[in-house]
Amino acid sequence: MTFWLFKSEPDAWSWGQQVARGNEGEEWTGVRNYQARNNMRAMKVGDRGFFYHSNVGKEIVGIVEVIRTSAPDSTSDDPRWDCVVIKAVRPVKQPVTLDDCKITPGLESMALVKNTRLSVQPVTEQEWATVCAMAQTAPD
DNA sequence: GCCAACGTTGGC
DNA sequence: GCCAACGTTGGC
Repeated sequence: MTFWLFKSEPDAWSWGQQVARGNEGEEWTGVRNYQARNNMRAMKVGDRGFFYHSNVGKEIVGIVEVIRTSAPDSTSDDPRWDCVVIKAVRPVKQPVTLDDCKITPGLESMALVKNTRLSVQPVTEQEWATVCAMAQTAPD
């Protein structure tokens, strides 16, 4: 299992909307960046990820699961772009903010901190465990 | 709303 | 294949 982090501006697509989609999940469309796309291509069904609110909140608010591997992005005519489908698993008990991550030992090399503009990021197992503990949420 | 960081595009 | 111009993201 590999861990990831998905960014979304809550004004465009929020955790609440993601939850409302239930087990159907939501196609993670709109990614137009190779690194982010390549990360999605590396995902397997069952992989877990954090759901992060950028701009507004700037915090990790929930845990999601990949339920379909990468396939053509229905919102693009360009065959270069594809995306996975994710569903909400559960909210975190205690949202973990960007500021929290910045000051927490062990998280200083998180992509969220170091590569702020990457919208779909890998998360290491250690980072996953650390953030889950901060979020008072089980890591599985 | 500003702007720094970064990615992409296209002319040469 | 370099690099200037441009566009976008996202923190502040």
